[in-house]
Amino acid sequence: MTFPSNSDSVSGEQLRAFIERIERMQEERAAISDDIKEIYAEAKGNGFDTKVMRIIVKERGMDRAERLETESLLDIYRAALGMSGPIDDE
Amino acid sequence: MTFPSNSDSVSGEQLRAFIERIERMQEERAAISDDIKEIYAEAKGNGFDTKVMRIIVKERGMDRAERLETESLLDIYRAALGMSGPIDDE
Amino acid sequence: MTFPSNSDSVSGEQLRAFIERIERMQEERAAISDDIKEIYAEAKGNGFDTKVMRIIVKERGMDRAERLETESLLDIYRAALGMSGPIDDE
Amino acid sequence: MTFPSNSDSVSGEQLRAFIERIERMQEERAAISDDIKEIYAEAKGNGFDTKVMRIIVKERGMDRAERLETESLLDIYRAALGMSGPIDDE
DNA sequence: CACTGGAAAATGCCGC
DNA sequence: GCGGCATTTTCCAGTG
Repeated sequence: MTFPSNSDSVSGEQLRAFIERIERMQEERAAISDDIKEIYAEAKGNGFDTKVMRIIVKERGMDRAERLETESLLDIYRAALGMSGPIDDE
Repeated sequence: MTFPSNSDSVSGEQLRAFIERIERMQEERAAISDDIKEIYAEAKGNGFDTKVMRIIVKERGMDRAERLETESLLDIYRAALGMSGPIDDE
Repeated sequence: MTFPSNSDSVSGEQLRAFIERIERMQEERAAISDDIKEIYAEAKGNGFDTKVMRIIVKERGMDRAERLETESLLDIYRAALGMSGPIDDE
Repeated sequence: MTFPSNSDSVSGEQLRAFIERIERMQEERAAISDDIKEIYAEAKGNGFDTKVMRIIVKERGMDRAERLETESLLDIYRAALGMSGPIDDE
């Protein structure tokens, strides 16, 4: 067994090809993640608050439906807990 | 450039630029994730068991990571013992 | 060496005691984390949206100063990006 | 307020109960974290190097985790190969 | 006291 | 559709 021309080795080659393609893509993806971190770092270096920036990015990434859904549920939950208004200045 | 004359928008352009760069990279990253999914799907279509494939990918990744991990643990120990540098003629 | 009554073994005992106390506390802490997860699961089982619940918990956990600070920065950033109003129905 | 008979508040009480349980547990957890800090401080006061102590704690934790980790990795393999149960007389 | 790194939490994904 | 797993993100403690 393990002869070059039998069916096992053929699938083996194919499998290896798939695995390596995946690994390559994963590396690329990780590199991009690093880039994103760098951009945030750069923004921070320019005086921006990255925490707030992340919220903004998330907001923009949500589509309208999602956003409304979450907002209205939040309102309902807040109301149920009596957290409705800004008037809780003890 | 970036006419600062309006105090509100002092860093608005810059902020926008950062945000858009981030969004662009996130899109790229998402695209790659999709590619990875496609590869798995393709492999599945060729009769491979994706579950096993994922294990293999993970294992190879850990093997590679483990080497570095060991190194860095050594570094921690050295640091804790004040042996940071190769020359310990303090 | 390693005689019971020399200074080394005394510190050794003391060190062991410290370490074990720490480990005990860490376990307790982990157990509580698990409990929290369970509560969320239970809430989910009762039809609540845990994602929204987590936002609520976070909001309540923030003190007023923090909350106002974050909110006002968000407004500033949104304004800088022209995300001010709900009137972006393209 | 928060009268049971108001349909809006149907689950308000329940929600409040969940939230408060969570907040309570979070406080307990934070208290334990403080305790851990205190123990380190105490050890430091007794002449121990907390940096080294942390390494030891981490190491012991990893050793323990590693046993379980290996077990669970085995489980994954078994599952992937359809060997889930101890009796494979299918 | 800001930064970095590592732990913990949250989100999304896959398989059942 | 749900539960569990993997990844990603967030947070926090330690460090310089």
